[in-house]
Amino acid sequence: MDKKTAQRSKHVRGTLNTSRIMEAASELFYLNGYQNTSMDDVAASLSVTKPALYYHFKSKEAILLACVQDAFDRFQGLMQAQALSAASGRDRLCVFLKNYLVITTGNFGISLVLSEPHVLSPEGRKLYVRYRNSINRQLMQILTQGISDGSVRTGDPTLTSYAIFGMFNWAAKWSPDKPEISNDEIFEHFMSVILSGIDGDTRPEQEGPKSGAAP
Amino acid sequence: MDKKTAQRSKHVRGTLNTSRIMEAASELFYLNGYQNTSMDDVAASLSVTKPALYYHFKSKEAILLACVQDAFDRFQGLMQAQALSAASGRDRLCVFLKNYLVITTGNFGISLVLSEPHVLSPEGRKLYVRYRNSINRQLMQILTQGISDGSVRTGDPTLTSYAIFGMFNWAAKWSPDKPEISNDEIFEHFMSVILSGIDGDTRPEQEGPKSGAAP
DNA sequence: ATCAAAACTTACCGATTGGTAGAATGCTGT
DNA sequence: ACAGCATTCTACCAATCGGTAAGTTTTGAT
Repeated sequence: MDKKTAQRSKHVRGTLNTSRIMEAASELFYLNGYQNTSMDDVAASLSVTKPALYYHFKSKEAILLACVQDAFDRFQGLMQAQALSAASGRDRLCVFLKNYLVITTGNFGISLVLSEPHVLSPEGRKLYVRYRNSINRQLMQILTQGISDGSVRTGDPTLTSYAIFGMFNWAAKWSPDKPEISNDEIFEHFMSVILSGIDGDTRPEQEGPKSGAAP
Repeated sequence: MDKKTAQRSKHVRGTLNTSRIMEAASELFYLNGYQNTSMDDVAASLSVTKPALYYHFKSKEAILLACVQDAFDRFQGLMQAQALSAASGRDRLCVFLKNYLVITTGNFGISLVLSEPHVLSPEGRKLYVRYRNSINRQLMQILTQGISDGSVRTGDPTLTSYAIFGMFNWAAKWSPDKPEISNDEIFEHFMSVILSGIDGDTRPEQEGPKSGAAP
């Protein structure tokens, strides 16, 4: 019945399939960028040759879009796993951003965040923009709800969403280079900035010892 | 004879020179991305042929780096034009970010912000990273001063600088697609988020007339 | 064992593109 | 007019890369 046939060489712990190709490709995409990663690179990292990839994917772009879709689906899965429709906008924002950070700092997530629409075909771009717009709309809706229920205080939710996405999308870019900074640290700090700001003259009751902030 | 005299932004219509090449190239870079812009594209947009560009620049990368350097120099010029060493960290932060936004949403600035180190040669990457690090250090220093003088309240200035750069660098990316949003709007809104945050439950005593009664 | 489909390889194509050689044209001072 | 340099053009190369054709090996059902 089941034959794992692990008599292959190398660290190949399985047969070639779409998942393994996506993992290898996304790893290279996030290390070197999509355009700087050739199909030969992907193939070599899997110890196969290029046409083997084309047996499983019809194009290089198809691999990228599969990664995008996978990251998007995982994100939606995380969001649905935490049904918080009754919570305040601000609390939903926290959950949303936590999930967003988890996804976008993962390997597949970088494809979802950092793909340049320029490099995609018209159809691919359409799909990509659809995913991004869906996520954008969710954040907008959360912010709008927060404004309604009073848990969020901001002017234009559109500009606010841009500011928030900027912080987190950029984090997806540098976080691979800063493994010493954990996702939890990033999340806590960014949420603090987003929620409380950094102005030192307005002092909310968050008074603490002025201990040297260990620069 | 002239090795560093390239900062004249005169748009002499008619004669080809380094400035006009940089303008045309950066326009295409920010529209289509560096890698998706061929030297033939740049040449065509100037109604010349490719070798004409290579008479003025030794490589495609040299054009990009010239744009980066120009944007950096303009930024430094703006900063020095407003000597605020006596001001509080928070006020210097405002000036810094205003100037940063002006530069990075300009044509040349996009090269300074969005260039991917992958695409650069080792020497080019070194130069690019030096410019970026210089700017990063300035923001870090401003934040640190703000923490010292009490005008800024934040934990790790490094993470805070990442958050801030994320917002603004990302803005450089989408702002060309949203011409209806002015730089002033972006600046005011982002500064509001950075300084005050968006939490509706904590009421900083910034004389806010009660907005949205709490449930 | 047999055979067909699945999975993968070798070898190649065609288009793009950064960059160059060398000829042609323009410009400037004398 | 002419020398001589500056500038731009025509024509081309070499490398890269996405993708394919066609053949070969592996797998699995019968």
